[in-house]
Amino acid sequence: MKTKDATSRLAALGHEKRLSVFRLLVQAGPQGLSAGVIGEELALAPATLSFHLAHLSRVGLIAGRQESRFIYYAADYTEMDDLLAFLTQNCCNGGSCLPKTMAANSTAKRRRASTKPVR
Amino acid sequence: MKTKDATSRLAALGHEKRLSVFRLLVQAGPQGLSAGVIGEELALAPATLSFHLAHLSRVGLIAGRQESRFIYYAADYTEMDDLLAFLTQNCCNGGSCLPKTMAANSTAKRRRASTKPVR
DNA sequence: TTCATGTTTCGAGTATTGTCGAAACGACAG
DNA sequence: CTGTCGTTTCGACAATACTCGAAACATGAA
Repeated sequence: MKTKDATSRLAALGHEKRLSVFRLLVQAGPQGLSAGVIGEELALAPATLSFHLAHLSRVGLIAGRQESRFIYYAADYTEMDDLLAFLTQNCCNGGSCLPKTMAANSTAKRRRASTKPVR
Repeated sequence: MKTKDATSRLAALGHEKRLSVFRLLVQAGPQGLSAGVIGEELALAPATLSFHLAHLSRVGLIAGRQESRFIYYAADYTEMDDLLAFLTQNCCNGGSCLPKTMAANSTAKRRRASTKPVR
């Protein structure tokens, strides 16, 4: 069953608009962005955006929370992490592939770690 | 143009059979596997397998090399690395997400590092 | 309650993708 | 050259996915 999850998540990200939405949310942080802002940022028709948000949400990559009249969507970092772990599992029989992925992670926590207090 | 590359790679992996093929190759290491072996392992009709191999190859995730009558396909670890780096770029504004990805990488080189001499 | 605003659902048209039998191709052995 | 084996290409059908206008729904303000 785990393979099916990974497949559907990758398929969800394998679409230009959805990938843009996801990356926007990944970079936006845990507080997320409202549907309207996303649509404006990426120039998507409301119905189309809603379709893609539902798709990403259904596969577990993002989650929405209602706040007054707005719905804020945020990336689910845990699921994203699981997906990357799945892809690199048993990678290369212990060889040293994936240098960039390692580098990116080891330097990830450097600057501005506390400017946005998560809510 | 980089986003388009990532999109097509993710879309390629967002299919159960292709994801299986790719993971098989990722785990097989740089020497790769012949088309026939892959097809046997995953129970795919020749034409179908060829279609998927061509797809993965076209987007740059795998590469094939002819060797006598066989064609060996191998994962392109560099491109895979680029893809993961793209996904985690600017992730979480410097927060500490993605613990598993880090863990998987830092422990990746532990066991059986020299049983398969890469060629 | 009435209205405005943000978002989703419905529906229908268009386009893309996946599957696989059969035929073709390329490399090697005899 | 002929046959065989591993793999790809062709062609056609079936299935799925994408887009977006219009209508519906939900929330909060007046």
